[in-house]
Amino acid sequence: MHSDSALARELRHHYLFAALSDAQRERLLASAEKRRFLAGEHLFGHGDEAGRFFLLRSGCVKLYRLSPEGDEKIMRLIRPSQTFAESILFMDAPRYPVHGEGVETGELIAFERGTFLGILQESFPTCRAVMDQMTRRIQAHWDEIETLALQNSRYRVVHYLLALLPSGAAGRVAVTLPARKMLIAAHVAVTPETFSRILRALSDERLIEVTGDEVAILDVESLRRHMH
Amino acid sequence: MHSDSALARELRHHYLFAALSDAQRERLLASAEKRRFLAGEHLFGHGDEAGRFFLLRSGCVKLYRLSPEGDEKIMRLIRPSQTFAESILFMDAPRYPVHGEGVETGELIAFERGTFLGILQESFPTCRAVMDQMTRRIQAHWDEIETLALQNSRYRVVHYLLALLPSGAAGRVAVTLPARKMLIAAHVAVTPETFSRILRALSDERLIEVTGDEVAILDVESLRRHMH
DNA sequence: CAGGCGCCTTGATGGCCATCAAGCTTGCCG
DNA sequence: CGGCAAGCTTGATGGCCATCAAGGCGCCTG
Repeated sequence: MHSDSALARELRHHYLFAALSDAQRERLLASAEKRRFLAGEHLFGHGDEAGRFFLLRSGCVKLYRLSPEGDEKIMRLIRPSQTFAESILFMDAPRYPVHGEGVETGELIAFERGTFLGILQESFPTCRAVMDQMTRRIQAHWDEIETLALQNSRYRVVHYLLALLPSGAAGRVAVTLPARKMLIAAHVAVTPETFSRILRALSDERLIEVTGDEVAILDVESLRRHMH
Repeated sequence: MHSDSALARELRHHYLFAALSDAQRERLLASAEKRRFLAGEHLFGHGDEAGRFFLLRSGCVKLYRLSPEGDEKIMRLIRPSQTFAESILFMDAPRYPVHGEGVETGELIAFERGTFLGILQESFPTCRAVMDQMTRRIQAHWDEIETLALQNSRYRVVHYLLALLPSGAAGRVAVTLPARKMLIAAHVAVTPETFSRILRALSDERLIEVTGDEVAILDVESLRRHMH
């Protein structure tokens, strides 16, 4: 990929790449590819051999798995400036652990695994950043496992809404759902029907107000209390 | 802790410590503590400040979380020679993300976070081992999230049984449940009653035979097919 | 050996939520 | 404007599984 100073600047502010020297960043970008993709476009498949990991610059991507019966569970919804599939970095025989598919047309950068590994070897702060990132991911997974295992679907939906808020939000807050309701439903592991019914029930109880993909939380505290 | 050559030998074969020099291993052990604990003993609490991570040498430990209503979800059951709570290594303000409690009386080694971090900084192969380990953990989580989200309880139990087998097992195989059935039930997120009923149903279908904590899988292939 | 306490099992009941099946809204395009 | 398609909503039904309740079994202790 030829150089792109806007991108170089963006990388300098991304936790994974912040600690790189200019030369290292240059080397990484030289081996990277810029790719445009469409909504609905297949990016990679679960089990495919993996030589690259990604940074999303625009649009939206879903990472998901399929059950033997064909049901889809969305593991992550990726938004611009998030990286994904970094976990292939350290596998012996790297293969993508999920399917990746475009949800909204956009652009991503595909970094080469080997090049980044070489840079890691030279740079402990970057190692540290990667490990920090993986730790956060692990924490998030534990939260999700806990939520899936312990809680009913209403709790999961409320939990999801509250997670959209900036930390420290209180009183009345409005949020925009980051994707179509179907996708969010799949992410919190309920059917679209149930998702719709839960939003309606919360509205009837005057905890939220829904207008299209805008959700106004009338009072964060009482919503938090009414979880189950 | 004063030196213990059996332990030093054990560390040399543990993926997290295999790449350390003798001097590094010595330094780590000098700052480590050996601790005995009892079944039912509280080891650390969710949210406690965390300065150490652990290697289990004998006995059994459960890592779990509690819902607001007090329901317990077991995140991991730790067996001898497994490490746990390594994820506190890279947190800014390290706190244990789960409760830890003894299940069977045993002994563990408590390593100092700071000492190990210092060693990591000197040793890329060890960084690599840690990252590899974290990657595996992340994969395991994704599998678990998928299982919890997509599958019914019968599937989860069968999945758990199959995961106990050495890879490549076929035909008739016997396994010993690694803990009391109650604990395993909590781990796969079903009630003890349901767990019991599922084992009975599988027995009635002549897929397994259960005797106490011994489970004989009559035919691995057909069990795999009969998952749902 | 009797009693008690966990753990496991089995049965009966009910609630949550997936599924199936219509309608409804919105946006797109001829 | 009309028509279609996709997403969302609402209703009816049924199945899975948690819950409550009771009984059995092994193990420990007095």
